[in-house]
Amino acid sequence: MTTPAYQQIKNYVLAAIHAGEWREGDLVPSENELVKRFHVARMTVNRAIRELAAEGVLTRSQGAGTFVAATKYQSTLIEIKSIADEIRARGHVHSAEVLKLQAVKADAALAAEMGVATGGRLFHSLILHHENGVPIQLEDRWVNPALASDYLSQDFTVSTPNEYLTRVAPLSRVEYRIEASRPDRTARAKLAMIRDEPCLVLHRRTFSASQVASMAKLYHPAGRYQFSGYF
Amino acid sequence: MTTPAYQQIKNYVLAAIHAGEWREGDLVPSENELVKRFHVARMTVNRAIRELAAEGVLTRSQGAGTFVAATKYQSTLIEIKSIADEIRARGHVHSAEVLKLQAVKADAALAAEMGVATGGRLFHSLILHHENGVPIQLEDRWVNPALASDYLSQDFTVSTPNEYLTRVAPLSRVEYRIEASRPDRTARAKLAMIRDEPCLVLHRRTFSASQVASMAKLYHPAGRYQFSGYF
DNA sequence: CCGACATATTTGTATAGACAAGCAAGTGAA
DNA sequence: TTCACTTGCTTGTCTATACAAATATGTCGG
Repeated sequence: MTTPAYQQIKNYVLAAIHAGEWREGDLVPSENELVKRFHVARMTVNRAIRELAAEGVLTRSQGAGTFVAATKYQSTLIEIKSIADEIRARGHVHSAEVLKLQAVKADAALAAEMGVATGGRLFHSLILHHENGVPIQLEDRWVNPALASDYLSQDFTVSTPNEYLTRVAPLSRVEYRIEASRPDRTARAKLAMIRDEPCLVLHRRTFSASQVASMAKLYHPAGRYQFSGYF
Repeated sequence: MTTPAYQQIKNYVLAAIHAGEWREGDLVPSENELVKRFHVARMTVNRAIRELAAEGVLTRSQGAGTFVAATKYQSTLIEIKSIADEIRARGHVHSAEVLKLQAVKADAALAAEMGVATGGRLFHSLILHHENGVPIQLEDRWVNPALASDYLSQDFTVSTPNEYLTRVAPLSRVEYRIEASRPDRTARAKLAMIRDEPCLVLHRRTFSASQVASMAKLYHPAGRYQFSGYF
């Protein structure tokens, strides 16, 4: 099986950049130059270079030429999947325990964060997630009833609030915050945390159609859970 | 200014999906069908559909057809920028204090993580980063001398190890892990942490040309630092 | 020296055609 | 019925050409 010509050109360019032969900001050979070098049609070169530009490897400027793109802003991208998916991906068993699932009146602070009136109705759930029977995440969540009216009648031992909410209220914006904190008494007890063990907390606020759909605090015992990955 | 034909086709497809007209898994009209509908050449349709497939909107199968892709994996992407950039972006003053900068012999555990021989030479630096004079990050870093031979002669009060390393050893792979932990005595003292305050730690291991280039542990006081963002 | 203009280069888009390769459904034989 | 084969549709790749649009450069006149 032969690799397509456009892919060979992409590989050639990537190799030259990776080897340091062409550095950031350098002018890359023009399409016509590569046409001569590889003995292919210009459209083939165009596809290769255009795809590399779309992938962020190169930048192009009509009339000027193609350049090696500035190395991606020195940053680490971290992907956080839903806890149930993550546990299943590890081949382990996910189970959930619904500790609370009720309507509450919003106090001032909560109302402000959720974008509702003080004293307004909110749904509140507290769910403990287990991995192979071991508690791994305590999910403390408030939901805007306007966007998920039948939240209270869901069975969250079967599908997670996350899955339900993304189905009924497609999210348009997400705010998140990761912090380390000391757990409150409930969290420490439910998560069976040892003395003085800190907590890794993910705050997540999701918007649907420019309203706050849901706000969640996800507590994890430091010893049993980290966010990790690679790229 | 007219929008290109291929872009119009992309918009048409995206609109149909967004409107719920075509749902997840549905068969999308074939290229020849779209050629008739838009009165363009097949290559033009091909480009539009191929780009949407590359973007993850559609999936294609030679011989079978083109389908609406499964909805994006429910996940949160978190971007972590370098501490100096982040502080400067807030309009604050970043300053660094070099606490250690020396060559050390690798013990077994360190050697394994860095991919060198036990007892081999490694560079070690310990740098305290301040935001407006307040300690905000303790950077504990090991560096492979083979990839950054003049690491010890750098002035890290001027540019960060991060900046130096990405310049001399273009990174090919990154592994990361975020965890909450209790700080050791040095970290607690240097970061001026209050009693029992937990630590938010980012572990980061970078590879260059399939060798480990550097490994860092970045300690942050929980009360003064969180990873946050939105999308 | 400097600005206006012409010119060459480069990328951006589009066409019409061609052949290959993979899949699915229909067809026919055992 | 079941299996093998054919046929048609679909995507995957590539070509050669064409014109448009943006940029850079050189030239010439003032």
